[in-house]
Amino acid sequence: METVVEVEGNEEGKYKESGVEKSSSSLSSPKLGADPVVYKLVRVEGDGRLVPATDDEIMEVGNLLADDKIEMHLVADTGQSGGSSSGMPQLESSEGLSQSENTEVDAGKSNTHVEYIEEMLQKVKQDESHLLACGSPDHSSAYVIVEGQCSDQNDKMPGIDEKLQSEIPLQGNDTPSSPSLSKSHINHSGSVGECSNPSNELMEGQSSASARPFGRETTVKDKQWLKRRIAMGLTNSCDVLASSFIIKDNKLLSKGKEESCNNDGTTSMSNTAVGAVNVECKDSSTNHSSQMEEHQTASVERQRNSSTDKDHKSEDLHADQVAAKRVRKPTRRYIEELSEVESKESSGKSIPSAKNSGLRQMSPKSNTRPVGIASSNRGTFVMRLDSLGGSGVQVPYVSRVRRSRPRKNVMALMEFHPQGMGMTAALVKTAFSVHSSQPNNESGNIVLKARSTVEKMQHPFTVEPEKAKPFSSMVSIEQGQNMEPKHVDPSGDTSDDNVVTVPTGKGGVRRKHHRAWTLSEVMKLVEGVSRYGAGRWSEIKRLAFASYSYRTSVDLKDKWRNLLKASLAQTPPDKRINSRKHASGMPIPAPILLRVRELAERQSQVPSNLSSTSKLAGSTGRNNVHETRSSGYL
DNA sequence: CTTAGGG
DNA sequence: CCCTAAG
Repeated sequence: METVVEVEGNEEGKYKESGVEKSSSSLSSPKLGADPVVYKLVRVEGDGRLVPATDDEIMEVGNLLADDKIEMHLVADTGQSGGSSSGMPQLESSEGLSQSENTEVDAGKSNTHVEYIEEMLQKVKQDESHLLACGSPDHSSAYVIVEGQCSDQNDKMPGIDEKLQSEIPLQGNDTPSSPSLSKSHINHSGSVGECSNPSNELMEGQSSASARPFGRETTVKDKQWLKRRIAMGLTNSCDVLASSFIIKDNKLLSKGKEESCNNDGTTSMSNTAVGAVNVECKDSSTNHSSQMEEHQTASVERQRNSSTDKDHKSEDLHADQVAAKRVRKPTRRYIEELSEVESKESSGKSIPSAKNSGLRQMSPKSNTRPVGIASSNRGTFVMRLDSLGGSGVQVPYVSRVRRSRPRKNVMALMEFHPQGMGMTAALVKTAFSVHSSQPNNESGNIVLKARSTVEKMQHPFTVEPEKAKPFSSMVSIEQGQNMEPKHVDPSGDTSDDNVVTVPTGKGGVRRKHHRAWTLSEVMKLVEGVSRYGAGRWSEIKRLAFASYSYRTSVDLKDKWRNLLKASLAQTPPDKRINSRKHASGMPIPAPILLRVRELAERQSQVPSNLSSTSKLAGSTGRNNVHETRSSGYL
């Protein structure tokens, strides 16, 4: 699993090498640590859950498959990085990787995904049973690797923002600190669903679950299997989904087994789901509706899980069936959506519920028929049943649609032809999404969106020194910065789904998704304006505001305009408006407005002073007259 | 492409 | 927020 993640590293490979040293030398500096962190992060993702691979990653994978050398190379890098950073035994990891490599190749040739999967499942089961029996949380090689990474992260983390820390600790803690503990945690979360550290719990559960089963007893063979799977997944989109799933499944499976042993009834999936739900609930106290949905979803999943578990227990032979079920079972689309909503809410504390509801409604629409959703804690994959393969080839499509503005045309096409891969591909390319082989699968219809998670994941770990890196890194960095203002900008983080396409009369489709501006965003905006001056939106966006990938310079401008308007309106008239605003639930705190006003005034003054042209005043809009007045007041 | 303005 | 015009 880790390997897969690594793939991304290809470009990063350099970073890794250099980064590792840096990290070792200075843990404290976030930036330096960032590179290594990223690397780790990637891995973690792979371990923890399928990370929606970016295009790059996929590409990498493909390359890997094609060339053994490449893979080897990657492996080597990984091992080194891990070793230097964590100081953990890397031999194991390297071995595993190398093996995996071989495995991958084989798999690719043979194309017997199903078989592999079955084997994997069975093995996993066995392993799990083993683990349970042993009950000893020893660290096996594979596991160790993971741990090492985690540990590194932890070490580095301190330097990073609070948020980052909070998130990271989860992974790091569970693994390294105490395996048994993590286990208990998992169970706990599953049954109880603690609210205290939802995200953490989830993370822990996954990582721990995944780590244990794998690491521990997994023999070389197991590793190979895993690798094969991974490879397979990479190779084919369908497989990818499966593979991801499988991976997860493995973890999940293992987890489930544990639980089953412990609690017989509960299933791993259910636990996960529950945890997620809990998290969401915690985050968003506001949304009742969302909670409701979540609960429902959770319950559904639970049922499914339970059934699955039963099957599992009863017959190992049906492993593959089970797997399929599992894959499907995670019908988590809802959860994802919910999470999104939730995140939004949390971030936009004051955001009107109406919006959320609207979003929710919309989301369902976007997914025509979410047959199943597989979701790791962090990432959710939505799968749609393939019309062709009614049997159910589900392809996980992870696309991070940034909403940046994928040509409307594309959107329209997509809407009309969800299956139209070409369009999708283009879009994907733009967005960075991971699409496996589109051409191959006619069957692979499916466009699903998995998005927010990825971004979320990224931000905590990745830190980027400069802008050069891929988009994702930038985002993450920004987010990190953003986070500070309000513990989180969950909203900011990512929910982009709410894309509603409104058909315009002519056939044009307009998609308007409203993304509420969070306080932190506004603050950033204001700061940016104050620093760089209004009008230099691109600059502001890049520097101050870099964090949010959505929010174009235009958006910034618009928002600023609105802010100005608001501030102006507010100030002069006096209290009445103020109170009214407040009542309505103004998201923008007075102080900010004040500041906005001030800034506007100052900026406007500068130009205005030079020449007070009527036009200037008018165009600028905000100012001259008003400002003068306002300034006088001030 | 970025900015500004209108819808 | 989206779209368009202008530099």
